[in-house]
Parts: sequence; C-alpha cells; structure tokens
Amino acid sequence: MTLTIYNSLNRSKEPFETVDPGKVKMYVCGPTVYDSCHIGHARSIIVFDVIYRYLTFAGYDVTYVRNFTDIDDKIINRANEIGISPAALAEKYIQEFYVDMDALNVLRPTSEPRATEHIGNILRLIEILIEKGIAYAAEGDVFFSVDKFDGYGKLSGRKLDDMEAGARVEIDLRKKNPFDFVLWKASKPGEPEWDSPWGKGRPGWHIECSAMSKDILGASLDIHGGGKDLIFPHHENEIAQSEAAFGKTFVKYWVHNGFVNINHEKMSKSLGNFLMIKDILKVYHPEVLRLFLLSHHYRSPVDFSDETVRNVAAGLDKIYAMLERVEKFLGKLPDTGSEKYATSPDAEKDFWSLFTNAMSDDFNTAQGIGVLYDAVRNLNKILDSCEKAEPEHPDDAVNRQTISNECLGIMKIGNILGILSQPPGDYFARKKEAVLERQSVDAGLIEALIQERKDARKSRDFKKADEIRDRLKAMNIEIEDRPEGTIWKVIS
RNA sequence: GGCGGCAUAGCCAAGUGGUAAGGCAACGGCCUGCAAAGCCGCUAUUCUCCAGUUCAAAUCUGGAUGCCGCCUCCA
Repeated sequence: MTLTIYNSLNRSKEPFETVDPGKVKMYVCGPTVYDSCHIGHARSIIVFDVIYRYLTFAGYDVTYVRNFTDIDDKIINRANEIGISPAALAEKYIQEFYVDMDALNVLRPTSEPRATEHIGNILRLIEILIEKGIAYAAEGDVFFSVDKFDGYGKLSGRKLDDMEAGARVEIDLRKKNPFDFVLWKASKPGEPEWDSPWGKGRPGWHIECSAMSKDILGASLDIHGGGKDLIFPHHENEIAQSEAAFGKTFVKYWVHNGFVNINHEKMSKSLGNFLMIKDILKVYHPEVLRLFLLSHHYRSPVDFSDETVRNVAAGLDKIYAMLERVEKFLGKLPDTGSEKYATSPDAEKDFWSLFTNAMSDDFNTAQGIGVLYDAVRNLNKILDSCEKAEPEHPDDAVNRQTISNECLGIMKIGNILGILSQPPGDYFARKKEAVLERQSVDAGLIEALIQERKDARKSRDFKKADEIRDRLKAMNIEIEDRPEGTIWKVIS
C-alpha cells in the first residue's frame, strides 16, 4: 500500500517517503489563542487528527507537533479590551481549546509548544540570521531580508517583482524591501516583553514556528500542515527563515486544508457569521461534525448548512443503529483492541482494505466514507438473513463469526475517522436527551403513550393505536415495533 | 493588477485516460395489522459550454461562461 500525498509545494500528488525510514515528523500550525475556536479551526484540526491517526495505523512512528501562538498583537489588543493580562487571556482560550478538542474526540499531539516557552530558541534563530547577513536590526525591530533568500516565493508561486505592483500597505521606510517581514518587534510601554540584543520586545508571528519545529523535530520535517490561507505569507516566511538559517530543506510535504463556508458565505467578522465549535455542539453530536467535515476532500471548500449537516446526522444514526443491531445479535460488540480483523477472501467485499486504499490516496476520507456505508449495508444484509434463520440454524456459529469480523472492520474505520467511539446505547440516549430537552418533552409521557398504544394494539384497536402514533410523531417521536417490543426514537 | 482553485443527478459528494462510488430526498417491491427500521430495485446514455488530442476523455490540451480563494489578521 503506497501512500501518496498532495504536496502544495509542487502542486502534485507524490509518493510519501520519509526523511528517516519509518519515522514521520509532522508540524501543524495551531491556533492563536485570543478567541473561541470556530468551525474552520475544527476542520483543520480534525483533518490533521485523522492524518495523524492514519499514519500511526500505517505503522509510522509519528511525532506530531501542534503549537499555540500565545503572544501576538491580537492577543494583546483583546486582553487590553477586557482588562486582563495577555498571558491570562491566552491561558483562558487554551483551556477552552482543550474542552472543544476533547468533545470532538481529537487526539493530543506528541507535543504542544507555546511561543512564549521558546523565546530563547527564537532569539538564537534570529541571531543566526543576523550573523549570516540575512536579517537586520532597525530601531529595536529585526527584519528578514527577502532579497537574501533565493527561494523566496517558491511555495506560494509568487515572484517579488510581480508583487510590487500590488503593494498597497504603507511602506515602512526602515525595510530594505517592502516585503521584508518582522522577526522581532520592539515592545510598546505596557506590552509583554523579553530582553534581547536589540532591546526589549517580542517575537514576530512567523519566527516561532521555525524555532519550535527546529528545537523539537530538527531542521527537516516530513509534513507541515495548516489552513490554505497560511501559505502566504506565513509558510513562505517559515521556509525562508528555516532554510536560510539551517541550509537544509525545511519541509518535504506541505499539506493545506480548504476553508469552511457558512451558507455559501465566507466566515468573516463583517458578516458576523463565525460559527463557534461550542455552539455547533449544542445542536449536533460531535461525531456528526467530524463525519460532515470528513465527507468532503480536505483540500476542497466545504459549505456548512443545516440541511447538509442534518443529512450527515441521518447517516451517522444509520451506522449506530447497525452497531446496536450487532450488539443485540452477538450480545456484545467486538473489541477493536484485542480482536484481530480477518481479511476477506473476496477483495471486492474487503471493506477495510478498500478503506485503506482510499486513505492512502491523499487521505481521501470522502471516498473512505463511501466504503464505510457500503460495509454497513453489507452487514445489515447479513443480519437480515441471520435474523430470519432459526436459532438452531447449523451455520449460526459461522454467521456470528462473520458478523463479528465485518463489524470489527467497520469499527476500525471508525477509529481512523475518530467516530463510532461510544456504545450505541449511549449515542442514542444522548441524542434523545438533547432533543427532549430542547423540545421540553417528557420521557415519562412518551412511555405512557406507548403503553397505551400497546394495550390498544393488543385489543386490535388499530385506529386508536395509530392515533397515538400520530400524536407521538407530532412530538417528533418515532416508534418502531420490533419483535422484542416497541422502541422510540427522536427525529432530529 | 499578480497567483491559485472549483463547475458531476433535486441536494451533498467521490472519481485525474478504459466506459459514472456513496449519502440524503423521492418512487416501486419484500417485511408489517398499518407503519418504522432493514434489504432489494429504480433515480446522470452522462459529468457548465465549444473545439482539439486519443482506439478510448468527467478525466489531457486550447478557448468561453459562471462561482470562489489568497495577495492585509485569519484554519
């Protein structure tokens, strides 16, 4: 199984070969912690969470670093507005970040460095650049001289000459080239500051990633990821800093995820349509959000709308309903930790390997989810035929083995995607609770109505029974008459 | 102005040279007192349009139209 990855640097899919065999060094740009995380953050983090899970599954020893930018203009401004220290503001949003991530079933990276913990490394890196004549100090600021780095623009496809025409930012006369960017910023009174050879100040935005990745992973990384918008200037500048300083290829594979739009509009402050993760999770199960985001290729834009997400919720219900069915049939679900999946002799029906094929092609989760639904349908079919058979059916043991194995494959797919992580009973219970609360419906009343309908059915008063069913339906409650009794579900 | 992306059924979406995955919705069937759930079948002779390359194109090339992103903080 050869893994290919789309590399933004060369704009093509390439076979994945690590710098050190068997080891993956992966760095992903994390959030600037000045506000709550929105769905755009969720996409980036979930995409790379799945890449991390998949690479680990594929047998790589993955070191995954995701940083926090905890010092920056936006943090300082916001802290001043609320009247707390920038450090306290950053800490508050880091804690909130963890609440969101845990809810979304996002694995913790190997390392989560913060810019303020690496000031020493940042200063050393700037000094190297100054010694090499690539950076220069001016009135307490330090700038990177883009003319001194030949490869400037290779990631974003920009040429310095072409960009001059479009320059409309006020030109800083201290810069040798208008595109020179700041490595170190002199502090204004009252701002957080650290001592440096150029006076008190703080790091520029781009330098932290170069310094921290070098410190934790070394000068050359296998994968560097982030949102598409970071390509220019952030990642372009990281390349310039790291390669100019250390003289080695900084990153082998650049991976960038696409944006999330809301009802066909870009999220923006002027439209006021930022969707925060915590608000979405009030309405949708976290795995619905994961499944929704992963149903689209990670490089394509996705459009978040209630209609689309509700469709995904229906799909997740379907998968959990199947798990519940298996649980009932076997008495318990297979254990992905201890039980081993057996490859199917029929390659067309070996859903697990079809899934890994899709994932090996540039992490095509959308195609992989298609395989997942195929597998669910296939297993439901097997269950249909087994449930019809007599309990003493001679093939029973074989059937149980088949069902268990097929289910195991589905659950393994769930593990990679970070879904199907809870017992189906809990999933449906949680869903009921959320809907009942939102609609202020009482579970006791529902049970009473179902009992009443049961009595009516017993006396073959179907008219009354149907009336009760309609009444429940009006309450967004749907019932299913199963062989073992009537159960009810909420319609979301 | 510079750079880049996208256009596939009612909706969402995969598919980068070999004859259109999957989901939601709709419809028909099995099942059911009737439903629901599940399964089966059906739903794009065709992939925005035009021209070209090829035995073969949704996939490659050129052009047109439409939509979007980055170039300024942004996932």
